[in-house]
Amino acid sequence: MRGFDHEEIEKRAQEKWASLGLYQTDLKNAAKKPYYLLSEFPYSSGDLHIGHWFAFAVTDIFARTKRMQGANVLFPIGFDAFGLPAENAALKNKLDPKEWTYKNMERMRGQLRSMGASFDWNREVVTCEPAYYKWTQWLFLKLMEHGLAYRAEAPVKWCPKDQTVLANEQVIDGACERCGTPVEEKRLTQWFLKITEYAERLLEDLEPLPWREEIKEAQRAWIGKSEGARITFLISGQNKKIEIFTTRPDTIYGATYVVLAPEHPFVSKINFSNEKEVEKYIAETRKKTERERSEQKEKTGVKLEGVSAINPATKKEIPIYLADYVLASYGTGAVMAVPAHDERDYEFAKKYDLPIKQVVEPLFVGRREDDTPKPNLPFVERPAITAIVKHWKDDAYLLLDWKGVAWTTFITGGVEEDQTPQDAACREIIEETGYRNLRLVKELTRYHSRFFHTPKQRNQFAHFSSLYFQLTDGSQDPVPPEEQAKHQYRWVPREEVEQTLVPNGQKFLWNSLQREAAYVGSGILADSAEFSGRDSEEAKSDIVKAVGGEQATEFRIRDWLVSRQRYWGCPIPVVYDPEGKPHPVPPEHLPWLLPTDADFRPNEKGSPLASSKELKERVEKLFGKGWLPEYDTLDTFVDSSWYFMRYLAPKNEHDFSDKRLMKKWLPVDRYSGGSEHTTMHLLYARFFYKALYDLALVPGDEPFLERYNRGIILGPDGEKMSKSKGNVINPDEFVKKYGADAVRVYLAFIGPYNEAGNYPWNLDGVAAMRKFLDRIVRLALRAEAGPHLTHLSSIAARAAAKVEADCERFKFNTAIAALMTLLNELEKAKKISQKVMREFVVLLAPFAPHLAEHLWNELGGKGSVHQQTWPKAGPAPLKGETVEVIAQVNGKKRGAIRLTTTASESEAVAAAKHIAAVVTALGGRKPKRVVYVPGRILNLVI
RNA sequence: GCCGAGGUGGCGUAAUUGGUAGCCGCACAGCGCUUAAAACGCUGGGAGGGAUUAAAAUCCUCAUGUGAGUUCGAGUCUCACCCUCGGCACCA
Repeated sequence: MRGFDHEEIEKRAQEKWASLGLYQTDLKNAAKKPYYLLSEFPYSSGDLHIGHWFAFAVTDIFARTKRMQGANVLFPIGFDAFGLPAENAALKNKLDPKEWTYKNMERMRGQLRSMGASFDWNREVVTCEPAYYKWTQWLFLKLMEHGLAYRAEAPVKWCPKDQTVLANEQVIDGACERCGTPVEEKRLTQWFLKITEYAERLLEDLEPLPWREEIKEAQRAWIGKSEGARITFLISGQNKKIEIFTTRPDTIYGATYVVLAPEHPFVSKINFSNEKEVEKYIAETRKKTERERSEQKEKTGVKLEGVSAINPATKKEIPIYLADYVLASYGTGAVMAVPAHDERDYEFAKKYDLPIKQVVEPLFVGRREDDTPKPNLPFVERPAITAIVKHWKDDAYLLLDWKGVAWTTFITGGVEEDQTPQDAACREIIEETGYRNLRLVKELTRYHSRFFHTPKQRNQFAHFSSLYFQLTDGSQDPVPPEEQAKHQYRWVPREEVEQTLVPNGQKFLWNSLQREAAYVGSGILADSAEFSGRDSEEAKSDIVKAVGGEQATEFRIRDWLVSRQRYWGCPIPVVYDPEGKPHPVPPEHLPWLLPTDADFRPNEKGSPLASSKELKERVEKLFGKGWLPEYDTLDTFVDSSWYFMRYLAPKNEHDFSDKRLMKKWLPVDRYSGGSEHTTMHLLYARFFYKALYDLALVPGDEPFLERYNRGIILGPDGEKMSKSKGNVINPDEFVKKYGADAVRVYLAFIGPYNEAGNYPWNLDGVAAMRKFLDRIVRLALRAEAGPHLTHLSSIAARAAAKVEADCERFKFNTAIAALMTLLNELEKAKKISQKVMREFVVLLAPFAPHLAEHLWNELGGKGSVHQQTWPKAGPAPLKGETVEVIAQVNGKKRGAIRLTTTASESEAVAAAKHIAAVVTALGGRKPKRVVYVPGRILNLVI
């Protein structure tokens, strides 16, 4: 049977919607609840690809269901239209970037319309239009007015291929996010937005947002808060000081040198003797790209000779180094190095042979059932030893198997008052194993342990000295019987020791003997003057006070660099007086137009705008001789940081949005977009909104209530689509062959839309959905006028409830599965009424809007199907209706019984006893216990 | 390395949030319609096994990355481990 003519149906449906003005949202409507559904607007790249369909056609389903459920839905569309690709494409095709962009948008509008999405085109915003960027500039000036936009000289990331600076967020693994070229570092004077001032709030306000954990976590990581202290180290004999930042002030007694970043300005302020060598090192590091610096395996550095710093805790003089493992841009650009407790410092100290002083000793707390300390008992403290004993000739070690408990350890024991740890260890070894010819090889790290001592029935807090012995021969005394009764010794080869040992403290000790490393955990302080013996975490703040430091919080996030040395962007509305001082362009001159006479080809000399005669003349004419324009344009992420506000009043000439409408419509109820924007656009937009909130320009301080990161459509081969792989899916082909509705339904069916999964495109998928739609058409042809079967109507109502709930949580795949199930049911019916069919078509409308409109007409429906209200939720199972209850014996299914929802337990048991399999399983025994969940399950336990 | 999200048939997925594992599709197989094919329709299927049988129906065991545990009952909860994807990473 032939299917429907989708092209004809699509055309007619879209004309109908336009003539009815269905999708012109009246934002002032007071009767309906406003609902703002936003999908990240597309970049004007040219062709609409399958990802665009995924982004817009699927969210349109939600817009349509919401509307049918009575909401006043704003579902806008626009274009992110400034940006580098326009310039690159224009260069390639010898066009103007503007021409290229506007041609693309025209094409994309047509393609977007073909989706049958319910966009309100009257609210379209285009970021490259002067009417829009006037307000981008106005907002920038507002930020500037309040010190949130500032100009500063700073080391910045420069992409040599794109010939522009980049924001930190646009550098991925040391390379340009756009073209993959390794970035270089330059010192330039550029415009920044003070996002760091909002770091704390961006972090805190994340907490209550109902976003998926992975999105929040990515933002938290990007903001990168760490709490610590700033501590001042004096320079010996020079009356100067250097401030360091550390998160581990508790380890300060172990700080054995100080490291400055090579770019640290302090280097030029102190005197040292090896200037040549130091300059050479600084020059070398400056030459390296960020990627080279992070990829180099070995640490490098140089000592400043003839100068030293004073550790404020120990008062000892310690050397000062320059090393590029310390970053100039984080903290104070200087650190106190604690090699014993920091991996990087450890590596550096090993290479340059610097002292390593341990000041934190690990503490282990019993965690098993039998050794977890009892909360109400006091701890009995005592010194103890752990002895590792090596065989006289094999690579094997003495372990004790304790009798009666699953407990295997090294030799351990207490230390009596008159004993040294070594004496105690020797005594224990001889007593427990009889071996007597011992040679102490070395002392190992001390450690501590809190545990419940089961034989003694008390909490114990043991302080272990650790000693490493080797036997010189195998001579042995007899082991006394009382020791033999406690444990049995045995020799264990090196490779089996770790898995054989039970106590965590001893495992740690063994591992640190195998491979020396920094201990970065917390524990008990040692060798730390009056702080020795205290818990390292708990002593932190006291130590900071004692050394005259102060608590400090640092963030990883940097201020947002917004200058771009490119043409096709929003001009920065700033001019410079003859002294070079920046001044805002007064609002009456906005929009500050992008000149059309600039040579937009990138060049080494600077920004393309510098080549515009018109811009220079404009500035001189308005401000006077000697005044100069700003030549840089704004990062396009500035344009997109506020577009969702402009949708509310896209044509307002007097304000960037509309105060009253913002109050009613913001925050955005649900924002759908790509996960690649989690730490860029999404973070920037949150910052922007908070800043505007502080300037009393917007009604709240979080712009997006819900956020959903959409997944990615992969090629049919399961790989990411790319031209070089030849696996790119062109949506237009599928639309032409199967119709827009089939493509929409397939994309919605491909996987759960509420998580950012990767979904391979199935080449048969759209055809399958077309078959589904064809079956609906055939069913509709069978529908008859006249009385309908209530039974079918109630099935449809139940499906409606399921579809509604699934759409609400962005699970369109299961919503469609429910529609398919419903279709299967309806097809089975001998007779089907037009009324039931119309109910079905209403449910179908959000998914296949064109076909649903067509069928609605055919079935005699009035107006548009899209004006219908969503069916009320299906009734709960009627009282007295029977449901299937699973009969289990010992948790295993043995059959099913039909029961009313109100059936009692004894009725259920009686019914179950009619099932042969239940009787067999019971085997004549009486159930010891009966678990009955009405309507669900009956479990007989024997 | 740290953090986060996951791991279910040949494939995409589902499971009322602790209650029949595999809904809905794809692909596949058999059958029907047809001169034939396409289209369409019907039927089937997690894996393994047993008995009866012409066949069907029926029955049992094992199955949600691996191993333990909690529970009357675990894909779902707890612990350990393995793997995949994503974020951060010389951030002191």
